[in-house]
Amino acid sequence: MTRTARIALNRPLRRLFDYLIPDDQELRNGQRVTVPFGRQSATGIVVDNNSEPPEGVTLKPVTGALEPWPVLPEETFQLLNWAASYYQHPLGECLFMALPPALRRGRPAEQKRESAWQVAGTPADLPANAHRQQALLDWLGSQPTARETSAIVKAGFTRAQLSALADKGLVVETRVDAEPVATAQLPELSAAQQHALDQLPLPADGFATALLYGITGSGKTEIYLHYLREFLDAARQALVLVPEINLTPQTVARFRRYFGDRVVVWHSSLNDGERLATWLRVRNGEPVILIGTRSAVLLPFTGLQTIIVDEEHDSSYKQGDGFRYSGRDIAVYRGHLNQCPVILGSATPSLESIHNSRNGKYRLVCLEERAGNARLPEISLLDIRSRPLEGGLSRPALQALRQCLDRGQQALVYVNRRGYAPVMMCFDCGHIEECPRCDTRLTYHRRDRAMRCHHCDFQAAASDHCPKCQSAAFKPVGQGTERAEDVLGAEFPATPVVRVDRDSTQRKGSIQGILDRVNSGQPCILVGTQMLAKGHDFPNVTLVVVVNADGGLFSVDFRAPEQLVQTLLQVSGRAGRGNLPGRVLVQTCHSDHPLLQALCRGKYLPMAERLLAEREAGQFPPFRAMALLRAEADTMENSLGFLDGARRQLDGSDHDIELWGPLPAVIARRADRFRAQLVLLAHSRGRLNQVLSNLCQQLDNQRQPKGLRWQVDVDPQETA
DNA sequence: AGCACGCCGACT
DNA sequence: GTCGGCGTGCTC
Repeated sequence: MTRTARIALNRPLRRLFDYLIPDDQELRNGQRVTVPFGRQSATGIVVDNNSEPPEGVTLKPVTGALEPWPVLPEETFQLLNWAASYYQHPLGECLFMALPPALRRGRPAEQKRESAWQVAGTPADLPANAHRQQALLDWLGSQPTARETSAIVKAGFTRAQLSALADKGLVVETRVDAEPVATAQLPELSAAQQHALDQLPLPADGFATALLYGITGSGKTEIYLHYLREFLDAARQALVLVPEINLTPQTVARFRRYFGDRVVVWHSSLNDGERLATWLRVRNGEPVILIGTRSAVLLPFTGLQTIIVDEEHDSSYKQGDGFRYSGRDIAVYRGHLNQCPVILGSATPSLESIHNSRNGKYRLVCLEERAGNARLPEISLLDIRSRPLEGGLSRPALQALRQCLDRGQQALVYVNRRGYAPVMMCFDCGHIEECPRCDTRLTYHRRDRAMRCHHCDFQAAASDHCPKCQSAAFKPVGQGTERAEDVLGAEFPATPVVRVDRDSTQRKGSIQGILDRVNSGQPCILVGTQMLAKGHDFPNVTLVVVVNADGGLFSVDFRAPEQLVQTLLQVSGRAGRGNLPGRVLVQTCHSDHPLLQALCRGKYLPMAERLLAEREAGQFPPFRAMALLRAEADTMENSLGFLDGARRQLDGSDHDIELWGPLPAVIARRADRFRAQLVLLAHSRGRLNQVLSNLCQQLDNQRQPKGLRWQVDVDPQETA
């Protein structure tokens, strides 16, 4: 009886390969195997250990299993299978995405645990000429604990000296166990926080999703901490997803204070060794509380009891290249598979989640009171039409800043663009500096006298004169963080102005040092982009100035209004978090715009309801399922031609599917590639999925013009 | 994705 | 006469 197995490989192929199973081999789904592939050998994952052999193909046998147990446990395996079909991504790539790099490359699933050494009890008896060995022995003896080999080498000894001592039995190998961290008492919850906590679903209830709507500064993290303390079993695992920007040492330290070394982290800057070590701890079922970014949702938990998604609206949960999945949505499906509760927290929940709380899929838990003495700041609009501006700041805004600083408090100025100015323009000939490779303007970066494209890596030296007509009337137009920093520095020479954006934090190391300085409490002005808006706690900031709120008001993207409101409320939420009341000034040219008017009332849910009503009127998500077929090529003709072909294949195939386009992307040319897209909308998610699946199969089998790349984006974040 | 096989220009 | 450009085709 010959048995065959279906194997997924880490290749961008929407297909699987069949192999014979040797008689003496037992294979389980989710297990890693080595297989011959073409004339090379590859690492694969068993997807079906009892498959029907295909006809007319001579099968090769599996070379062997890499380990006798499945690297992907049952639920993780199911989760990835679901995700691959939901997002139309090749299964092999999805499965391998859940492995640390070492295991993807076929390395053994074990941690090379580094040996540590300490002096043996036996009295030292060394030859008189073994000076270095004696020195090493003395050094080790002087250390408080056993030391790792790497630390010994770093201290100036060699491996040879160490092994000589080991051979003589003068040093012994031990393991260094992590020192248990003393766990502190949790601070008491307020009545409002306690009330919210009481409404959250418990692990004992199985799968349930709660939307924890807690206004900025209401203390959601404390609720998470209490929830885990009260309801997470000592032997089970918890997953806490956070946006990349919120995974600061401070956040982790806060969890460690109460849960000690149960807390482990997962984020993009771990190295391969750390990745493997953490991955193995999770796979071994260690009772960790894992704090991680998006990809942590794919880790091989075996005892998951609780999932928390903090800032669930954050767009960084659905980003990245290749496998475009929503960490939040996968987390919810994972809760369903694991039969455990999922808590989605936000001060500005996504319209999707609000919709799900209205239709009963999620339980809405509200926390509309700030923790401690803090109150929500008062938001007011400042119409800047025909007002004189000083580097984008109006007189009343500067006045408010001065008053704030005079009171010894701190202020935050939010500018939505980095650099000095988003455009350089000649006031004689009208020339505007553009990127030679993209349909974009170059941003002027004054600090390093550079013109940069924010959409590709193009960069050129800035010049004082118009490159077209040599006129000296070549000037920056519009506001960037650098310019705001300069203007505020000149206006308030006695006050430190701290700029926080991608450029300033890259140069000065982490954002944390900057923030620590701010939180030492002296009066200062923070100038920054989105980075400042998210999740930080600045107790002394009492004034927030939004330099220009109008960017998202008239965008073509259907999510733009939602994102505008979320960003403005999040940045407003930085004011008045301590004992002092806060105030927010929003500069705009459209103070009569209903969205901004509503913002001033400060209530998110009514605004979200209105935006949802607009989505419903236009039958946008979440009222229909949406997917995008994107294409990019060396010419726009090729991109549009490909999408036209796709559209012809789809037309009339299903009455529920509505097609828009194909249309060139808003930034049609990017890094000399021409981009376009076709929008698909359907009332039935199932039908859409079916249609997409068929389409991908057909497109895979057609040959496309040279240089054409295409991808499907299910539940796209932006349609621009 | 790899990695082959395969058919046309500048070199020992 | 060969080395090598990357175009297309296949991998159970």
